[in-house]
Amino acid sequence: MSTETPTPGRPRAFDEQTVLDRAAEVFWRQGYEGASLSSLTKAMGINRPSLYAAFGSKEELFKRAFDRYHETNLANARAALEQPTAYAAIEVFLRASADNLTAGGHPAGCLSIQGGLACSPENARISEILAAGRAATEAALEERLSRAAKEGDLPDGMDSRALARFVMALSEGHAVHAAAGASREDLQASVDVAMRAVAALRPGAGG
Amino acid sequence: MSTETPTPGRPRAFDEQTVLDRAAEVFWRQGYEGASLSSLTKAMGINRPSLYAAFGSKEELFKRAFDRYHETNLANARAALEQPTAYAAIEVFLRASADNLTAGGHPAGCLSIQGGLACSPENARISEILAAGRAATEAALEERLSRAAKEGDLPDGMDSRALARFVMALSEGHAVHAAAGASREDLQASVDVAMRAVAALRPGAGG
DNA sequence: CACGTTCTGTACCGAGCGGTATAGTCGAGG
DNA sequence: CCTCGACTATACCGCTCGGTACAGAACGTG
Repeated sequence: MSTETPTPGRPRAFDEQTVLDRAAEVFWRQGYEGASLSSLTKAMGINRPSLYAAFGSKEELFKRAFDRYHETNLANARAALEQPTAYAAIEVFLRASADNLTAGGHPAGCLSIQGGLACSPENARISEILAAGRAATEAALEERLSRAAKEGDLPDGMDSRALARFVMALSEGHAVHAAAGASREDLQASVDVAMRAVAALRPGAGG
Repeated sequence: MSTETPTPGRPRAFDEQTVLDRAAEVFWRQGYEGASLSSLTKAMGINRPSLYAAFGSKEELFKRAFDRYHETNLANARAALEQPTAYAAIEVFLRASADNLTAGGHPAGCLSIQGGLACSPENARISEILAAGRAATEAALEERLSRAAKEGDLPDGMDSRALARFVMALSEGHAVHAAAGASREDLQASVDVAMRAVAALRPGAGG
């Protein structure tokens, strides 16, 4: 990142990253199709032509905003997975996820799901982009658990892909709950149950 | 239900339940806000004024369609829960759910989630209606598991509300996966993992 | 301080939205 | 068989949608 690009002409009155975060919040709260240009520009604090000059279209704006959101989320997930055992990695992943889903400073739940699970045919790309983001997170999980399997840190015959899918699905379900108003404690209690159950998957346990 | 209501005037050219099912499919595939009146009437095979005469508004149409969908789903869930043990009830619930989420004859996934997790403020009621539907299913689960707890069919100290939330969240996550194209086998493999883990919650096990 | 360039703000575009007025159609009762 | 009443079909309503033309404002450069 160069600190100072020599731009001719009038400089921008807004910070691109800042307005992208504001846009992400609107998409998050209202979904892609529920987020009108008016509500977006209002929340971003810029006018329509500025938005189009900077981002090109509503869809491109969404992609940019989601990319930013997703990179952060994926980094958080990878960080959570840096635990010495598969059990600990799963627990930290689920607990951090539950915290994030109900944290202040942004809407409840998860943009990857609220953004637009189902869209009209002309916006089908949006659903695909979100699905690809979720798949990337699941792939990171699987990678970690696959390593655990090689290290003997999972029971023999354990399908690490299926285990990753199980953990990811639980986290997505928590996102659905969070979007409907579930509290941090609600979700953590569900994680308690999950971990009590997942303990059976430790290599030592009689799984 | 009276079999024959003596209606004066011209009789309807469509069956109400049939067109409600068609409408549900469109909402399911495209979400409430992504489902336009044009796509709805086209799929339902009726004209706009017929739709409005019969159902009043797009929102009322959605409520009627969703009620029908939800009643069936809830009945299926209750039937699945009629198993002698909590473990079996959870397994049948999750397996039937995974089957339904990927069954032919209707869109993949679950209307309760795809219909509109996040909507624009003027359609916020839609999200609430869907959330209430999901909560009803979770309540049925909890009721069954709470009974199991009383029967000594769950480990002491097991929080049946949290367990119900855990099972429901997993099922919702499977719905998200199904909406993105996961296969029946993908979901059943996740259920395999879940059941292997949940076995630890059997009263006999050292949970 | 005039210039070229880029941004900002207003005002607007065609299209599609959810919803409806109106006229014609069809079946039942007198 | 005629009339009444609810249904169907066309054509339309005001409104908001995503997107843009254009004029003015603000910066770096000569």
